[in-house]
Amino acid sequence: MLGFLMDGPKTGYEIKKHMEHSTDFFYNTSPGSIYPAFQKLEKEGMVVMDQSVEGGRLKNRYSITPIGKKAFNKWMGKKPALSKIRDEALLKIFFYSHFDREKRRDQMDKYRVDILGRVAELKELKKQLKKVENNPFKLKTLDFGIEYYSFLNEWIGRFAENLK
Amino acid sequence: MLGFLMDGPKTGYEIKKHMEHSTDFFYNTSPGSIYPAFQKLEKEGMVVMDQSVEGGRLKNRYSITPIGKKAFNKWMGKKPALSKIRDEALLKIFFYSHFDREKRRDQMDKYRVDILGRVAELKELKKQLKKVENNPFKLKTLDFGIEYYSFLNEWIGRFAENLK
DNA sequence: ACTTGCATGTAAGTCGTTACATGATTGT
DNA sequence: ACAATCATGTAACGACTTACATGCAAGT
Repeated sequence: MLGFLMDGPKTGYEIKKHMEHSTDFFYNTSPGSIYPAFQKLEKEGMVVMDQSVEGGRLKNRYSITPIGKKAFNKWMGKKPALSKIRDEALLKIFFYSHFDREKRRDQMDKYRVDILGRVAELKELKKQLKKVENNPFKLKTLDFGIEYYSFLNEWIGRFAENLK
Repeated sequence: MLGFLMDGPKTGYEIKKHMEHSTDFFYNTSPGSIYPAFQKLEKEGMVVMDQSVEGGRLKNRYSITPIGKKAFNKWMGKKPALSKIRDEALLKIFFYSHFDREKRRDQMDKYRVDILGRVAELKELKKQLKKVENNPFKLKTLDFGIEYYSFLNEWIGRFAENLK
């Protein structure tokens, strides 16, 4: 959230929209997390709220403070932690010896349909984001998503092939 | 946990060890989760406990019941959900325009050291697992881990290269 | 009239970790 | 003697989701 505020003040709703249009496939957060988080950040002096009415709608728009910027920079400077994969499909494959032989192939094929749907979604998202965003890093992460899900599709494809 | 019990009765400690030697890089669970989970599964009739003393040590060993097997099979039959990537490095890259230009390259290089360490770890794990495990699926998931982290290393490598 | 989107928030519950707490056995 | 490993568990906490609750504005 602090990162998003680095690009300028935003309401919780706006942050949610930004996530949906850029970080959705690797990070997204429900409204039930965003609003309480802003309240907590405000208490800690990381953000300040500006309340206004625009077009008859109440907007609680938050800006990052110097304290918030310091916290953001500290977080940015830390080496990223290696993440686990935590893919449900992998866990199922792990137990495939206890799953009906005839169902394995079908399950993988159906899973691949979803993966390819995600790839198409991300390609469309990139096309849309390109129009409004010229920050190369925000597009780079989308590229990663496209390449990762393509890799996953190919791996599962080869795996399903060997299942025959 | 039900999946692990499909290969035979196990104590919580044994499940933990099995996870460390095979699913660690995509699924692992702390003792603080395993023991309460067994108690819950027992209440639900999914598992039964056999208490014994072996070599002066108390062992609460759990077996899967027909009810548990049914639940496991039902879970196995469901199409796996597409998972999010949730990699901290990706989130940092997303905000790289707000991070010191000179620090970016260094951060990525350090991250890659960890990734390559993980690849080496998984290759060693596979070598060890091959000796005791002839279930092809349990080795296949390890292969995925090796290939995924190699892909990640290459992607980050290309990205870091362009950072110059 | 009705639906979708904008906009904010609370409450309950799930999932999982870390820290704490205990104690025996095995290897050096 | 000491450390590592075996072995089981509880308590506190953190992160996050889903469901609930409200209400206005804009488009069809």
